[in-house]
Amino acid sequence: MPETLARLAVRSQFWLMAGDESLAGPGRIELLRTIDETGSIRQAALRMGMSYRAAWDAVDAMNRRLGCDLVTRLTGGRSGGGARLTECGQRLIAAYARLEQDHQRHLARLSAKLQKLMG
Amino acid sequence: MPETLARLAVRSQFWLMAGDESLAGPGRIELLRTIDETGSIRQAALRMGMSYRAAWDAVDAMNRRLGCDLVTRLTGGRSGGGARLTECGQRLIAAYARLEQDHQRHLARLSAKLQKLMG
DNA sequence: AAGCGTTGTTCCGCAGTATATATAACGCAA
DNA sequence: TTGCGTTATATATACTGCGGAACAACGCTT
Repeated sequence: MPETLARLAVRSQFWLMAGDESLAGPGRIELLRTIDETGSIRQAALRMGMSYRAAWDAVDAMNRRLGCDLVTRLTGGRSGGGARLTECGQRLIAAYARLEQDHQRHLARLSAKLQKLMG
Repeated sequence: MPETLARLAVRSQFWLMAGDESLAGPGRIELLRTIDETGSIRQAALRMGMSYRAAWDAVDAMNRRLGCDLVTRLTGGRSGGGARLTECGQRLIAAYARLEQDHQRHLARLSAKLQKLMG
């Protein structure tokens, strides 16, 4: 007999913008982290369940849109090559993590306010 | 000869959740406002450049997911029928506007922090 | 009784996107 | 020199969401 409203909350995510172009959101940040762990675009794509091309496109777009490379790629060599996060890339994912904490706190406040407003 | 980074900023939007289902985001809120102004789902869809079906689906989903109706629909009659926002719907768009202000302020802080972190 | 414009509902086609496949280039190691 | 696993790139294929068309129902007005 519920004449009660469904429980209300607020969901939100954020994206880093380079100028007016989207640089990275949650997915791309996770991709950067996974590339850092695996040392390979292909392995990162595999682990995240995405196609290699999608991962490569994402990395390429990020490198182009930001002024400096986030990921350096090496072709050939003993292990076939690989990819590594630059110092700039490390800073970006660190900065994102800091912002994410702020964002979570903000979200909790928004949800509380919403419930207060809607009774 | 810019070795400078592209100007960084943060973009974000939020959605109202009913339980674990998405209730409304910016687009659906604007749809509710337009329905309120035009008194018709069809006219609102037309003005917003979306298909009637998309608008109808959105209204139906919102009504089902929240405990109470946001929009009441009338079939037939002199003008063919129409749609009106309930008091519950009015409260929701009002609440969303309040949250949006908070969110904008939050976003400005996030952007400032990002620029500080990335130099 | 007929007309009108809306709500309500189904179905098909299309376009844009993502995925899969294929292939070349690379450079170190054995 | 051959093999390997990766980066890099082009092409073809599959998928999925969305729009548009089509049609019934409704109820007030004339």
